[in-house]
Amino acid sequence: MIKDLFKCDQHGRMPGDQRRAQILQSAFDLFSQKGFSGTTTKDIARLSGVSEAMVFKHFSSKDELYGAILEAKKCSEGLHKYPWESNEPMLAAMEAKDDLGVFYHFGRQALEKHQADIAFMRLLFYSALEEHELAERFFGEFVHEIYRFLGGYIAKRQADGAFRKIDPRIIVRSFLGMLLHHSLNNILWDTKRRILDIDNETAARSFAEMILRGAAATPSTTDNN
Amino acid sequence: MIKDLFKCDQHGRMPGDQRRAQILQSAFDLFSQKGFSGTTTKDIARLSGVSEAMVFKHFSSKDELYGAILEAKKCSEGLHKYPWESNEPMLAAMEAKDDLGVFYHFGRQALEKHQADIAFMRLLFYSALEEHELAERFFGEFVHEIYRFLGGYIAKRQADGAFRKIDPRIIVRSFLGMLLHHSLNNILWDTKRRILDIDNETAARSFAEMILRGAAATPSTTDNN
DNA sequence: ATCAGGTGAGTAAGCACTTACTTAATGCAG
DNA sequence: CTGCATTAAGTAAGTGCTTACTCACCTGAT
Repeated sequence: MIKDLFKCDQHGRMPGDQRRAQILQSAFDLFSQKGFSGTTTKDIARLSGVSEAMVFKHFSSKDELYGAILEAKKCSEGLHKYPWESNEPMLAAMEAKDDLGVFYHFGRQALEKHQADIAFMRLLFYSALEEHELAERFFGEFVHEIYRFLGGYIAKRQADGAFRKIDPRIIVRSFLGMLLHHSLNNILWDTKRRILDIDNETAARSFAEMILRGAAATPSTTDNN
Repeated sequence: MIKDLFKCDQHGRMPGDQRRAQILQSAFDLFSQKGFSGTTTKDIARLSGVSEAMVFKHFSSKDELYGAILEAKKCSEGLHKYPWESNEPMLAAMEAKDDLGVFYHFGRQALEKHQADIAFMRLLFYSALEEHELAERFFGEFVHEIYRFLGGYIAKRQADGAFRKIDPRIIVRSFLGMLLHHSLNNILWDTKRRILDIDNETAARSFAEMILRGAAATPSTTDNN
């Protein structure tokens, strides 16, 4: 019998916090696959390789378990890292007022992140539909900050006369729409890429060009290579 | 006690097919609010004002009830009607090669439809996450047809030299992304319109302008009023 | 009298969650 | 190193309740 396979089905004893983390991971996987009410505590226990009682030794209720996922995810990679943090190319492009570079590197990082964390995206969608607090907090903090940041840059470039004078938030919404809708297609609706199969680099470049021409004041042809 | 309130809680007898339709409507409302596994057959019965047994007299199982919703919705308004059917202004704009008009009227109709049928949109999302067949069929037929139609128009206008020579599907994806993402914000994430509060007319016009400038070959300023 | 519309009171399985208990690692005094 | 108390990791077998679904039985209009 194989032990220590990946993470599940470890029959032996395990330090408390390690098992706790494992249960958390199992719950995350299942909630993101089947939603909150579609997942049973028995499923979570089975995937963790322990009895149901252990789940309730670590988390007092199914609800608390859900809440703990959010905390764990928030403190780990992803959530607290905005698409411009540790995105040197984008920050450099902002410095240089290279608008195409800004949008391209922002979009590229976003698409890459979506693709790398499909389970989290699904969880986010479930929580939005099920009206758990995760969604509200995420969109109230994270998304709001994105609008502030990107919108701020656009406003500055409008002052420079580089962009048309329309509500920057509409430009942000358009651009995020392209990115998120594209990821949604790949994750949810057209996982086989039957309608459109392009890599993240092509997508980010196309969307960046589109939004830039769409929002630019001077009808520049943005002839970068 | 109030009887005959809206549609629910009708205590008296009712013709079979009428009651059936009512149960269907209750199930639709509840599934779209709480998802398939989040809704109980008891809830459905209560909302319909009948006993649970009646639900199973009309539908042999909860699954079949879900399936019947799809059939009913498909045959009724909405699903089989593409955003260009009974959209004379858009068809006229196509005839006149008024690109801005085409995108504007398409977008406007789409946004209006999303807003009018929030419950259906939610159901569609739930079914995409839960991987019921509804989502697959919808996106396989409806969405595919939209790409064909809009993409076809764009290809024709590219031949005219009006649009840049990029994959028309990327333009369609960008445009649908703006529209759907905007609706998603309004329906799911920012129902209070705290980030951006614009009416459908403004949104459709902004998105249409954006996509047109983004995709146009000649950097025209599209000075329509 | 018929029969479609409608029900109360089930059933077996499944649910979140608990209790009473066993097992294995870790000290630490002699 | 032994022997034993302590404690954390773990479970089998429940608890009461809910679930999807059934069945024997009404009821009232034609």
